[in-house]
Amino acid sequence: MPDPSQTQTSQTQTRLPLSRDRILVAALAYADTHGLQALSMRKVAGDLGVEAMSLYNHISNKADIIAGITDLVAGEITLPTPDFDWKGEMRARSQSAHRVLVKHPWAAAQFQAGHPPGPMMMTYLDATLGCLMAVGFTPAQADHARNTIDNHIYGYTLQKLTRPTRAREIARAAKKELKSIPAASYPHLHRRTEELANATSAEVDDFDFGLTLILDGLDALR
Amino acid sequence: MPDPSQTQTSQTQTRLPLSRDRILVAALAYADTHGLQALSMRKVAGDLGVEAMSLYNHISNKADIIAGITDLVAGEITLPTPDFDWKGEMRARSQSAHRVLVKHPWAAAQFQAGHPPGPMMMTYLDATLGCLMAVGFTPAQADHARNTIDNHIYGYTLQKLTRPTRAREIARAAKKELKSIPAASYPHLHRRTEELANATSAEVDDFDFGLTLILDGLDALR
DNA sequence: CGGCGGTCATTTACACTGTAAGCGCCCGAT
DNA sequence: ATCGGGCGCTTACAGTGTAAATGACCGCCG
Repeated sequence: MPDPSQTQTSQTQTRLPLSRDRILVAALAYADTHGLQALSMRKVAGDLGVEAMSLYNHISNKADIIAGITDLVAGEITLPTPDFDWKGEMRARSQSAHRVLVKHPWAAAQFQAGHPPGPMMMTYLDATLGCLMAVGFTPAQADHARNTIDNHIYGYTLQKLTRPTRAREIARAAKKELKSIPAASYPHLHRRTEELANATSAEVDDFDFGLTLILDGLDALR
Repeated sequence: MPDPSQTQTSQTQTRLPLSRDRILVAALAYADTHGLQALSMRKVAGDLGVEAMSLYNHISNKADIIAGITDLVAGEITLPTPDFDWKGEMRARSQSAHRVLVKHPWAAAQFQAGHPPGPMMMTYLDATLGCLMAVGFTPAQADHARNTIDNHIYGYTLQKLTRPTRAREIARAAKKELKSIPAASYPHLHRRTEELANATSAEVDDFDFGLTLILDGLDALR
């Protein structure tokens, strides 16, 4: 170890103090690059140049960290605003949420895990309800509508996260899977996979497919 | 330890040999009662009266166990059959899936995790595709339709698993939550929660709400 | 200026996780 | 009779979350 006095001064100068926010930012970055299951107290602490137990002076436990970074992610979604074109608002909001959840691949599962929502998530919920209620939906209808839309967003995002996205790769993956899908046992699944293996261009976007379905259905109920 | 010879004979008589199936059954039971996050090799082994490492003679690792029990759950869902009343088939299949996933509360998240499907899951997928294609949907349409429906099932089930189900309890929970939802910051969310706190009877079932939406939308596309 | 209390990083420790490596028993085949 | 392999066990290790106690620093108050 070098001269202690120098180390001290350089520390007090360079190393800014730990804080809940700094911990959450580091944890968020770690989860994004290594996955949530790889996130551990010691790893986050390491990235901050600190020992694991030091984190407990600012956060209460690991669940607290996960709740914190999940709410940070919720804060990245652009909020819908009351507007006559509520479908457009919902579509924009859905695509924003989808983009954000792809950027933080571990987050969609957390959104669905059912833990109590943080403040960011609550403003996101509130804005969505407000947008729907402004165009005539009852609170209950708005609630159900939001649930249905969100389920679609989360489900679609989760499934897209594990499959290749470019047409080229989809075809290659499908060819590989085809060997483990005997046509005798799974005729329809086999046929569909064959189709995917030979597809050259990306098909109609599934996301808008289901979303339009839901929005149009909601429109009729209003 | 008692007389070894007696112990041996009683063991060879009473204790049936370990097997992949016995392990999966024990693991499934454990996950159902204690949750998937509490499932560990030692716990499962303990329930079988055996040491943890013995399991590895029949399964390759913990992920293998989880994949196995997940596929067991998939096998419990009643399959749809090709029928003119495809909406009825889809509705029945959805409700069966929902019931099964409530019985195994950890499973819905696994279904959505995107791991390669086991044989039971694949016959489930194949039957669904078959039912849809039999009434005129193209393979791609059937695929998208199934995805949209399943997202709804999983999402709805996951959310129902964390909230109280009886109207009485919903109201009580809503009253408690109300304190952490200041009307100033979250007016619409607050209003909706208020409504829930005063609701006496269960509302229209959200599940059928969204499902009908989707099925009707699909019908128009066919 | 002296010391005192509070803040906060650290050290040590414990119970628990998945699983690699190797031991030894028993059983069935040669 | 012996050998080989299947299979349960023991031991071991690296890693997990976190409780408890230690100690360095800082600003405040006398």
